[in-house]
Amino acid sequence: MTAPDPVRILVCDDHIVVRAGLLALLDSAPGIEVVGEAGTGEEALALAAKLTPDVVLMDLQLGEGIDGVETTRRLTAAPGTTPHVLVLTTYDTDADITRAIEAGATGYLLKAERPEELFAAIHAAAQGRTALSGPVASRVMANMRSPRPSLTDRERDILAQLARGLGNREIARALFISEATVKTHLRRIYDKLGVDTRAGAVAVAKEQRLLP
Amino acid sequence: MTAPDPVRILVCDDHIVVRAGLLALLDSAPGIEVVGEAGTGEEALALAAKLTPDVVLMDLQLGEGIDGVETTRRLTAAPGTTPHVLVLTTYDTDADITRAIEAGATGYLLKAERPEELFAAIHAAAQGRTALSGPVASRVMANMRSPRPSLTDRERDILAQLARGLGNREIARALFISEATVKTHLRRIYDKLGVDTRAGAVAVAKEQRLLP
DNA sequence: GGGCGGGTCAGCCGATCGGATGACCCGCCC
DNA sequence: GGGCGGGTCATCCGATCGGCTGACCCGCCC
Repeated sequence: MTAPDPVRILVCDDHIVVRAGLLALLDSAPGIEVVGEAGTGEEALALAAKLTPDVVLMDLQLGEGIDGVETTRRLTAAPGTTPHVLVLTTYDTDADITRAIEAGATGYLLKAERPEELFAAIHAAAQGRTALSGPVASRVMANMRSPRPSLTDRERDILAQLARGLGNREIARALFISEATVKTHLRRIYDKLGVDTRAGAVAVAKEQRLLP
Repeated sequence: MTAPDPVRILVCDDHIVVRAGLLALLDSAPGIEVVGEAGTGEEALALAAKLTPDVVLMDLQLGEGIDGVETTRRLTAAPGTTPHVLVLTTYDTDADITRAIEAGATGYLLKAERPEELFAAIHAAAQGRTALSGPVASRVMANMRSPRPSLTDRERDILAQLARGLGNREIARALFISEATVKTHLRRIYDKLGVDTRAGAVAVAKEQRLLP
């Protein structure tokens, strides 16, 4: 019998140890071939264009340069045949998951995942099928049941200044708006995040990775 | 010529991918033998007692159970022959480094480190010599030049309540102290963190991983 | 052409915060 | 036995915040 073509993988992670781990794990997996590895988003884009992998295993946190989300966006938005991006990262934060999916990721796995799950997810991703880690899937479902209101761009602007410890007047000046407007935005931010103080808002924002 | 005894390693990391990566990397390294792997701090303690490794490669972030710092503390505080703990983690935050060293870690490496550095650090650790990643060493030096005042236990208590968005009166009640005392602590926290608002304090605290 | 989400602005007011200053107690170490 | 760090408490006051209510504009979509 003829073996089917293996799934061709490009690995993108800034940690050498993790890349080595993936290479070691995937080498032993049937029907999977690692064709390249990248340590930055820029490298991944260049290699993907040259190697045309079926699937890109992508970490969201990439030390320097563009991050995993942006890399994913560019990979999936490129003209011609685009790879399926399977996000493999450490955190199962709502904001991260949402941003990755919006950027065009086909799946979202956690690094703590068992190897068999990883292999299955890769094969699923190769066919364009969605694959989510257990905890991630749960979180997505929970979000659909009680949708977390997402902050608007402007609200994130306010939040960013807030996290710098600025007062309302200072935030107003920094963003060229009136203090009244700042307070209005803050009110809505409090509502959305379920808090009622600035300190609480910053805590939740950092927790949910809503800030750079 | 007789080969020297290899350095016996115990790997502790909650991410299977990372453990696989370390195993793969270390397998190819001369004079290093991985004798066991653990996914939690509890496992690491049990295995270390049984296997008496020369060096424990320890991640600081360990999903469930006790964290890497506490595991390190118990490993190095145990009676009898204790392994040298070499921390291998993702972040080079001041607080993490300090806590790890205080807990008895022999070295502190980043996962992005090159394999040769890793090997060298392991051999150094086996002999009880300190090994630090470049960025970590720089940070330690910088801290010695301009020492970052560390928060006291009580100040961390206050900070934790602050991050919950509590007001001074609520913090006072939560900790069974007077509001005046809360304000005194806050004042010192602001001074130490270099901020002058509660929102700023929470932001810095989260940034520096001073809070759980 | 009306509804709606997002952004902007206003005034009012009580509650809270942040700044400054000074004080007491306790455990520890030289 | 004195100094010192850490924790506790107090008073005073101006500045700021948070809650409330209401409003206008614009772009978009049905």
